Amino acid sequence: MSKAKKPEVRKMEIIQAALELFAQDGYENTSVNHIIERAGVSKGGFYHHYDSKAQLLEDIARLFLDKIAERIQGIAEMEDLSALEKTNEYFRQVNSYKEQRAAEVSTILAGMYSGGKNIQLEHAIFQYGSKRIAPLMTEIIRQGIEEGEFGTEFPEEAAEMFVRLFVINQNQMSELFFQALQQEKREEAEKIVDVIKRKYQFFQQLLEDTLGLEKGSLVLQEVAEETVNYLLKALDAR
Amino acid sequence: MSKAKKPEVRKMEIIQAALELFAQDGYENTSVNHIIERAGVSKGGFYHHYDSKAQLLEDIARLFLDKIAERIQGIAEMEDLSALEKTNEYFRQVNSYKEQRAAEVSTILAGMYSGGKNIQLEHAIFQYGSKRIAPLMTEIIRQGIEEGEFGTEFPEEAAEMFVRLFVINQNQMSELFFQALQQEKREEAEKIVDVIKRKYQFFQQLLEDTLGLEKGSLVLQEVAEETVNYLLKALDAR
DNA sequence: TATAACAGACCGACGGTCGGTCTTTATTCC
DNA sequence: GGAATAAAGACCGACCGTCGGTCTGTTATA
Repeated sequence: MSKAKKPEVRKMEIIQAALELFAQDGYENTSVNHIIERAGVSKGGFYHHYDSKAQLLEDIARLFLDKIAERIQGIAEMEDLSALEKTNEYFRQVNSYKEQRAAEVSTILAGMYSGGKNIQLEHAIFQYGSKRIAPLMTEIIRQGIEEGEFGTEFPEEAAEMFVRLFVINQNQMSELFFQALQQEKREEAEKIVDVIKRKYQFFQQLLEDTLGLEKGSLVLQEVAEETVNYLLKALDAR
Repeated sequence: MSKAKKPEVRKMEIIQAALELFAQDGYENTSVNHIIERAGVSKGGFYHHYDSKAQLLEDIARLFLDKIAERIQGIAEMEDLSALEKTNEYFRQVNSYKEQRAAEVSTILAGMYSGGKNIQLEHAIFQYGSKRIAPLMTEIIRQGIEEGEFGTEFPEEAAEMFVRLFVINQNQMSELFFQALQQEKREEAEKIVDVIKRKYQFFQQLLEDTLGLEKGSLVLQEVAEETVNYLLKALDAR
């Protein structure tokens, strides 16, 4: 019998186990019994910390997004940056974070979105993201409008759409990334790399339109290149 | 014991029952037992026609979208219309269809999306919509580019995004529509009406940007007005 | 010693299966 | 052509394993 642990520790063990299983089988196909087996905790233990399986999902979404929100908060408070510089700084930070942690989370993230098997998680993330991130983005957009670089009559709507598009993009890219790694023929994998590049271009334009920015203002292209380089390296290393 | 029926008839009975229950309780909270009870068919009967509950969902999505696809197909084949005219014609048709059928389906549709309780249905609709509708839209966009009115380097991506945005818009509007009807105070309801108008404006701009159209090219504003008028009438009639 | 952290037997409901029955349609024989 | 028969398909409902969640009891910690 395992001894009692601090709630945060146990919760993290449960979350870790759940994440791995969600990535493998999806939220729906992962039972609470599987989760507790992997986490090494009993039914009673699980339901002592969580009221329901759905609440665990919320907790996971919050965990992800609170980190991101902190970063954005930090960027938003840099008073010597323009709104556009803040936005681009955010893109760079998210990417460097992903690259740092790639080894530990890439497979999880990749599995997370592959095959559209995790709509619930996706939805939870967007839901909480709208609440947590959209308001921060709204402020940045407002600043950008004052500075004259952003141009939209609908800051709130644009911010929400920004979050939405970001999540969609993230999911699509993760899925393509994973697909590329699955390909046996190098040729096929590189076709997918081209699709990734193309999608990034499209998303950059769409985000610029959404925020009313000049074409080429955002640095998503940089991000795309780094992602592609990382993917190509991974393909070589196979 | 009820006599044997043609598969299409039974399937429609099952779909009808399922739709009503999905609208009321959401997909997840609706059990197969409830569906078969309402449809007046046995467990074995249900699983004779459908391999799983999920397959029923796919069937429902297909039913919805095939109708829409036929309409778009019809519009796409009108050779004397420009791509922009085709797009706007589509908006008008969808709206007139919704108004015609409003009495029978409005409450169902409204309940369907309210509270985000039907992500599965939403996902199924987008999934099948991408396959069925996006290709048709891609062709219209290509035509528009040739004619010089549309301006995007990414016709396929734009088409897919168009479908995506359309579904999102539809869901948001249905939810707001429902919310407005729920309000007790007229004042509160009219606030929501303003939100609806605002969202429509935003979506029009975003769709125009996505397709690379001139501002004000799309007639979503017309659609918005009709929707709002219909809603106001419904509020008066309470 | 009170309380938080667990354990695990247990519950009703769930999605899905299975052996079998009844209805409809196709085929055969006269 | 019409009755007899066989094959096909629609349908039934008891049943199964598993699910998310509850409950009562035990152990550790402050």
